[in-house]
Amino acid sequence: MSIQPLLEYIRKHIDLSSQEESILASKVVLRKYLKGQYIVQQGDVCQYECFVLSGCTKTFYVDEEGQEHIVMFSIEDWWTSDMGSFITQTPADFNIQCLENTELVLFPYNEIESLYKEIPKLERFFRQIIERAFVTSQKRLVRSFSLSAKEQYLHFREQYPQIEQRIPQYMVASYLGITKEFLSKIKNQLIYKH
Amino acid sequence: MSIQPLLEYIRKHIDLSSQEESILASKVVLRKYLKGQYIVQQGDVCQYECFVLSGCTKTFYVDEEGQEHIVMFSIEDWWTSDMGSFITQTPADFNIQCLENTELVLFPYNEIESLYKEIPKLERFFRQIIERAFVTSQKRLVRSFSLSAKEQYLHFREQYPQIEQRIPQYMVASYLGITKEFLSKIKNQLIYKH
DNA sequence: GGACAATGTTAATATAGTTTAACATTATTT
DNA sequence: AAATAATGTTAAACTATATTAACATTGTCC
Repeated sequence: MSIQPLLEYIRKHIDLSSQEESILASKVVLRKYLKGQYIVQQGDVCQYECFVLSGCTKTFYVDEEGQEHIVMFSIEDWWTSDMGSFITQTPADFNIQCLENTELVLFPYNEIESLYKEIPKLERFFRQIIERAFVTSQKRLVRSFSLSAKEQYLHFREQYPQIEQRIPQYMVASYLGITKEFLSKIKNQLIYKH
Repeated sequence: MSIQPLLEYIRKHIDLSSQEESILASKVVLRKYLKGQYIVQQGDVCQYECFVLSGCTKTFYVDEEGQEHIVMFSIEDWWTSDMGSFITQTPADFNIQCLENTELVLFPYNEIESLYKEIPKLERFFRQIIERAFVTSQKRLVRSFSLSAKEQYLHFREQYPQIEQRIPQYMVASYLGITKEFLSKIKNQLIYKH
């Protein structure tokens, strides 16, 4: 277990000297979570930005009626956190839970400012990461407005085939914002109506 | 017409020397648009990140059925652009059109890299702006999943009273992802069923 | 291998929101 | 002030999706 995959990921955006890589390594935390463990809990302050080395997580919230809504999944080479909570250090809206045993690189809130100071290039790196996350979020919003549930499911299946195979169907339904019964109906339609 | 409001806005995030402010001023473009004019058109490459000095814009896309969907409004002290198009320099998904005569500060794509180079602090500034935009977008997604149309309308009205007064009701409906007829019904319910 | 929990399916009924279409009101232009 | 365009309302019929509830299948653990 090493931060190597993170360094390779970073290299796609910026060049770090080996000294800078050491600084980075000294400020981040490598941590293993078991299936079922929570990385963040709704109501707590989110202490980390997390890079997923291996495993799979779901980010979800529980509404007033106790319904669970999945906001995103994260697998290898993705990021996860409750960014709203992290940047303002206020209680999180979301839970992040491991769906498999999961290895993370944690960027602690207390270290990240000094990281930016010592390696200003990281501002650029994170800017680029977040730009993309924002665009992804906007595109999802657009889909939720203009596509039917069936079309959204087909898009999900096409875009994230690796994820669909790793998680139960009712979580896909929750991610799509529909009930598991309706997703079941949709899949049935897809099978029998050519 | 000056970039003063932009400089004040930036000061909330980072400190710029007056020399840096001059560099910035030399790279951005001040531009006036008339009501109805397009800042970006779906299919074109988005050339600017725009800061709104005055006026009001809508960002929308037209789906395959020719339906218009409004993604966001921007007023004084807000940003607008098709970020997906801007950062990848590929055709825009969105149109941005002025709903009033509008004054903008444009950050051209060709200048922004050299701006980052000459004023690295701006990486930090934009990182922070985009972090907030991302969080806003995520929260909207959450609302669209867990709130009814009526609740979403009430939230909009509460959060953006300045905007509601400036735009026709059918655009509010489009922003909320419902028909104008249904919004009319909702408003009627709110009046008579206190 | 049996038992219990987790996940998935089916079908009847209910509901939030859409569609259509006709009409009402308000702004804008001449 | 009249004419036209833009915006807003109402109501009936319709549709996509939710809810409920019963049952089926699969996975996990003793």
